[in-house]
Amino acid sequence: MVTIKQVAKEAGVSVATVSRVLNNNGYVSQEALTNVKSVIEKLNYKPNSVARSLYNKTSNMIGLIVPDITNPFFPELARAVEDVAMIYGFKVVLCNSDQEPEKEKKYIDLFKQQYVDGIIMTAHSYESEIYTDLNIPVVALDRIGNTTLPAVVSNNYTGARKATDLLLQKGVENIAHIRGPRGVAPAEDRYRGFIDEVNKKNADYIIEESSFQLEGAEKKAREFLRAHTDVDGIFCSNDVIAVGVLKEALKKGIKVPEELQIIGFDGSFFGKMIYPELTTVSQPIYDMGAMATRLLIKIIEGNKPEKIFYEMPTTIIERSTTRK
Amino acid sequence: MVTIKQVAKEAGVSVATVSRVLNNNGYVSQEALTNVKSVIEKLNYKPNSVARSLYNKTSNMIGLIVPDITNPFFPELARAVEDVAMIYGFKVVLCNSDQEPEKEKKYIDLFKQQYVDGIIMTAHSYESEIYTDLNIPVVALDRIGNTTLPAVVSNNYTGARKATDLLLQKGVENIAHIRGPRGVAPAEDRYRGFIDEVNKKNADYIIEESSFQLEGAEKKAREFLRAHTDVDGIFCSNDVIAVGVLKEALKKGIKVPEELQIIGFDGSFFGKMIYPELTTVSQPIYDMGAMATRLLIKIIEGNKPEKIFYEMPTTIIERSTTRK
DNA sequence: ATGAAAGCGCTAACAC
DNA sequence: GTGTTAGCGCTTTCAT
Repeated sequence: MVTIKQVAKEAGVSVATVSRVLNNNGYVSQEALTNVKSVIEKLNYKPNSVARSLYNKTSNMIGLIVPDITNPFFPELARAVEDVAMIYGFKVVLCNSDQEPEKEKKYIDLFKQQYVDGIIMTAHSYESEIYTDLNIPVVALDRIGNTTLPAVVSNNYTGARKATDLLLQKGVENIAHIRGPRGVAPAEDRYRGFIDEVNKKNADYIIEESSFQLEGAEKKAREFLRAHTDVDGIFCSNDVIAVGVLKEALKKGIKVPEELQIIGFDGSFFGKMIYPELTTVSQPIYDMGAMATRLLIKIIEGNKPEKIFYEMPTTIIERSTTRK
Repeated sequence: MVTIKQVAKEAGVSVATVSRVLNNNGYVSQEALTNVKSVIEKLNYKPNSVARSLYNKTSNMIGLIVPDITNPFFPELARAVEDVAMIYGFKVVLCNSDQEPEKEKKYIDLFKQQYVDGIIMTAHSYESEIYTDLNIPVVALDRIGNTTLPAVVSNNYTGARKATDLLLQKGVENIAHIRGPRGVAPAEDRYRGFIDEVNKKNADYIIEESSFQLEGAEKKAREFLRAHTDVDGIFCSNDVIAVGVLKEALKKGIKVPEELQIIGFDGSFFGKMIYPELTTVSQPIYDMGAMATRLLIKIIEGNKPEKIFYEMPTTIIERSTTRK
């Protein structure tokens, strides 16, 4: 690897001058400038970012932690984060915590040691202390705990109410909600939304709980449909669960949406790749990722953001698992 | 951040001694050892890995580049890589190249500058030179070009022949293959497998080409089904395409598998979450990721691997998009 | 068994 | 304008 020293030598100047042209600050004569630049070109010199980090304590990297990379929601979010980060000259390193607080902590340590400039957490477990004495800007995305961290979420509560209302409007008589895991903020908010709406309408209901992951959801769906044959409308806490329910329903010969109406939550591409296409509460996934990234970068760059908490609107996408 | 100096001071020893206990090499007296250890504990000292990297030129990190994080195949692969890497004490940083050679190069530069210990490439574009003068161990996974890099792939060619054969066995009379993008190795191999098998059987066939991604696949499926109403069996180059075809077929009221049989390739979870469940050529995704990681680590640690090229077996999983 | 000191590649204060 | 040099936090040789 070619170093700044070699460039300096080849160009007949000192390392300081080379450093100046690299960071273009300080005084450099026109000729030194062009000279050094051509040497850099010639030797294909790239400044060593580890050395830079050691001195600067920054890295131009953003750390992104997701809880489950196999849930389509998160890759879509990650794409947005990457896009925006890249525009501002940041690289993003993506880590998968697998919902294990252990791994989450491990990656946070990694980030800290790598001097990442900021962290976006879409992960599971939140013990505020971990973040507050971190001394690195952190933005929470989607899953926020009871922290005071800057955060970007969608309006889970309202979305859930709308979904529940829709089902009821469409003539569902025995409604159910398959909620997500306890302690996961969006799952809780959606649950509350469901409950409030159903109570307002004085409707009876059934609650079941499922993981947000494929296998868990599929299994739970199977059990649920076996146990509750009279349910004719289900609001699922995310698209993964909804897809699982849909599949199991079709497998059992239940007609969707004639006999059973299903609505999911997320609006990930998943719901569009199946038949019938899934009716769902759509979150502005890309915007959420983009917003969180811009917010983070703003904080990194020392600007005070006007707002520290963004709640993005959800919209119902009526596709084919609910009646016309 | 607490540094080695502070630890040394607090423990009343020199930094050299602290360093020795950290790396447990060199002579350290029992009492110095326990003393330093307790101070480390007390101050919650974590060695700065950037500084370490600068000296050691290693980082205990493995870089993983995937071409498309929204294709379920790659997250599944990534999971395996992470699992195995973690066992051996490596962290993995995952980067999404979006199939853009530009980004790929960018991330490789990043890796190089971060002193990653090794790289796993499942990405798209291969210009050998990039890798050969990289001076970092690289293993190609799934998508190999015409390189001499150590590689782990599945037997795409044989898998494709088996898939084609199955379709023909099941009574398909007008067979088609929707191949993946040109220049992508697995797509090419699967294409060759299809062609050879179909020629061997003297069957007529239709070839169409699609991207490996959702939107592209869905659109292509729609066009294809409109244009070729007589086709009664399709071998799709990956599961994403197959899912797209299935969905469009159902949407048009085509009965699967009665009127149209479909077989995919990959064996990602995608195919199990739909109804009817997808018949597919299953790759040992987890094993592939695990194998590639072990191979890479072996090379990193300076051991000569017995083999440098692994071709993993594929198996047909007959589910419900082909006849019984 | 332990410490002093050089050096990994870079930046920035300070001198000229 | 440009060069010298200290120092970022760590590891390792070389003395002792």
